[in-house]
Parts: sequence; C-alpha cells; structure tokens
Amino acid sequence: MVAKQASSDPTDPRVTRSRRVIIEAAVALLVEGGFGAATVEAISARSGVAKTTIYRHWPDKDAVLRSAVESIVPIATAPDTGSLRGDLTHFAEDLARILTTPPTSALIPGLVAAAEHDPGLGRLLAEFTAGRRRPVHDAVIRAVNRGEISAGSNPEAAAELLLGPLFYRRLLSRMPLTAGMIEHTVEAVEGMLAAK
Amino acid sequence: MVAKQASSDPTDPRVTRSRRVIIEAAVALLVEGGFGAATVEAISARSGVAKTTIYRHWPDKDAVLRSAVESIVPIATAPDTGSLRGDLTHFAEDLARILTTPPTSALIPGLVAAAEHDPGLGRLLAEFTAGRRRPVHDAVIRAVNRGEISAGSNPEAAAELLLGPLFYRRLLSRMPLTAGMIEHTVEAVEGMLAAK
DNA sequence: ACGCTACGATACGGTATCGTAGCGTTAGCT
DNA sequence: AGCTAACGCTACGATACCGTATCGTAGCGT
Repeated sequence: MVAKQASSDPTDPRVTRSRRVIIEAAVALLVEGGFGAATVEAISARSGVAKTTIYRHWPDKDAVLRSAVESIVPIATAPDTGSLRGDLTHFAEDLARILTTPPTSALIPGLVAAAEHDPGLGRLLAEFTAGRRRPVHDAVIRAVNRGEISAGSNPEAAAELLLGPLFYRRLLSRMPLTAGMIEHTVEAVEGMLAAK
Repeated sequence: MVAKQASSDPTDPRVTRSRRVIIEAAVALLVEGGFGAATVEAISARSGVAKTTIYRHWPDKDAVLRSAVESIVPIATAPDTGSLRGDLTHFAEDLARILTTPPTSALIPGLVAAAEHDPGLGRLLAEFTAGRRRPVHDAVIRAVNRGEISAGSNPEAAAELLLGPLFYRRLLSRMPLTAGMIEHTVEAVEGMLAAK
C-alpha cells in the first residue's frame, strides 16, 4: 500500500542527493578506517551534509552503517562456461577480485566481527556468503547433468572447499591471492568431485 | 642479563595476582562483548582492581588487550600418528575444537578485524595462523619421507585447503563444524596430494 | 616491628560521540 | 511568485572513555 500523497512526493531531488552523498561518505570512511572511524560527525564532515540532515533520514548511526554496507554488497556473476573447470575458475577469480578490491575488500573483516554482535549485520553477511556459494552449487549441478561428474557429488562441500581457502588468505594468512593459487584450489575441488 | 635487585624483587604476590585477575577480566569481556566492550573501566569493575593499578602495569588500554589476547593463543598439538590421514584428521579436529570453544572461538572474529588496523594485533594473528599451518606442513613432509605421497606435493597448498574451509564455517557461513564435514575436507586434501 | 611498595578510592581534565532543539536559509514544486 | 519541505548552522545535554593526580591504606619482605 504505497500511499501517494499530493505534496510529499518522495522524489525530491534534494532528498535523493543527500542520501546518496551520505552513503558514499559512510562507505569511504568504513573502507579507510573500519567501523570505528565511521562516526556520524565524520560522515557529516566528509559528505558536506549537516549532521541534522543525516538524522532526518536515518533513526540512528547503526541504521546509516547498515545502509552503507547494503549498498556495496556485490552480486555474484554466474555465466555458464560449459565446463566445470571454467565455471569454478570464473567464480574463484570473481571472488578473488572482490576480496582484493575496495570497497568490499576493506569491509569484509569489520563486517565479520560486527556480525558477531549485531543481528542485522549478521543477516547481511549471511546473505553475502550464501550468494557466493550458490553459483558454485549450481555449477556442480550443471556438471552432473552434463555427465561430467557423478551424481553423488556434494555441491556444498565443493563450495566450501573452493571459497574457504580464498577467504582464508584474505582474512587469516594475508597472503596475496595469486592466479596460481586459484588454479591449485580449483584443481583440488575438481579432484574431490571426480573422486566420488 | 637478569639484573636482580635487592628490594624490587619481581615476585611480589600482589603484583602477580593483580596482573592475573586483570587479564582474566579482560579476556572475559572480550569474549562476551568483543573489543568494543573491553574498556579499562569495565575491566576494573569486573576484576575488582582499581583503574589506577591497571595503568601501573600497562602503559595504555591497547597494551592490556594485547596481553589478554596473547594469554589465550592456543598451542597446536602435533603428534605423529604414523599416517597422513591420521595427522590431518588430528589437526582438523584440533582446530575445529578451538574454533568452537571459548575463549578463542569468541575472539577470532574481533581479532581478524582489529588486526586490519592494529599492527601489534596483526602480528599476533599472523603468529597464530602460521602456528596452525606449520603442523600440517610438517605432516605432509613426513608423508613424503614415508613415501606415502610424491615429493612434488605442495605443503602450503595442503594447509590452506584444510584450514580454509574450517575458518570459512566459523567466520562466514556460521554453520556447525561437524565430524562429517571434517572428514570430507581431509579426504579432499588427501586426494589433492595423491593426484600429484 | 618497620620500611617499602603496591594498592584502593576518588576526583579530575580532556576528548569524542550520540542524538536533539531552535531558527534562519535555500531550493524544489505548482 | 509564493508556499512548503528540505537543509545548514550552531549550540546544546548527556554519556562514555581515556589517562593522570592525589592521598590514605594495606600487605610484603627483612
């Protein structure tokens, strides 16, 4: 029930502009200094929008940050390359790029920690990770249907085996995500699926 | 050069007791509420030690938190079970237990995020992860020496393939670390090593 | 028993941040 | 052109911390 009112038309360009620059500033601050640096006053200073106006559009600081995080959740691309290896390599490279390119790259560690105590951010993280696993899942199903691998394959295990090491490098060991490392990981996943 | 002074004997039981209860309180707060909840005043209230005394033993808050984190870094156990599968399973189960048991379990997400902007904690995290990879590395070397797998095996890749999915479950997908999942992962690592 | 040292309690000064109020100004809409 | 809603500015009140100073007390070792 979208009640359309005569005078409060929700397309006032001032409103859309304010929201946009506020979120842009919040994302930039999150990227540069993490959740600790993204204060309302810093967002105000950076965006040029008065603090008062920020509170006119969001009830509190956390709501602003949730909007900022939502605004940059990347969508997984999922082309059917025709082969299992091609599909897996594509997803791995896609994820590697996301994990090493701002803004997502810089936001992941803070998001993982914040999700621990904030249910709203926890849901966002869950959506993000599920969205990353599904294409791998689908690629395995396609490979089964093509007869490339046996029907007993475990798509979920394949997704974990492929994505886990990539996240591990970004979050834990902090080593670079090289093309060779991606290739090795893809081969290992293929091997696991073929062994079934 | 341990200069032993006559009067300032470093074994005053009051000192050791204060340091102990302060760190215990800091760890408890970190576990329950993350880095944001571990304030000096909260540590003081929880431990019953005056804030003044905390600053008598550490120069600032971050130093206290670093000590707290250091105090609970678990040491990897590394028995030689005689077979590659046995070794890998042992490490995976060991890590799974650490990732699901406080205090380490609750601290990992915050540590990952804090390490991003704090070099000191970054070093601690690097030590922790390196300490986790090394036993896997060694197990692969032993298997090569036994002739169980070929000499061309890549120990680093094996470690990432084994540890990555476990951390992935704890930090990203938040699914339980089951025995079956561990078994699948170990088998996949074995398969990767055997394929070489 | 006595001196030294650690400790506790309290009170600060300083800073940062959140969220709100009041009021004048600007810009979109009709 | 004029009305209205959005905005900017400034100033707050309220907390929450950090880190320090002061001074009296209590426990440890000799």
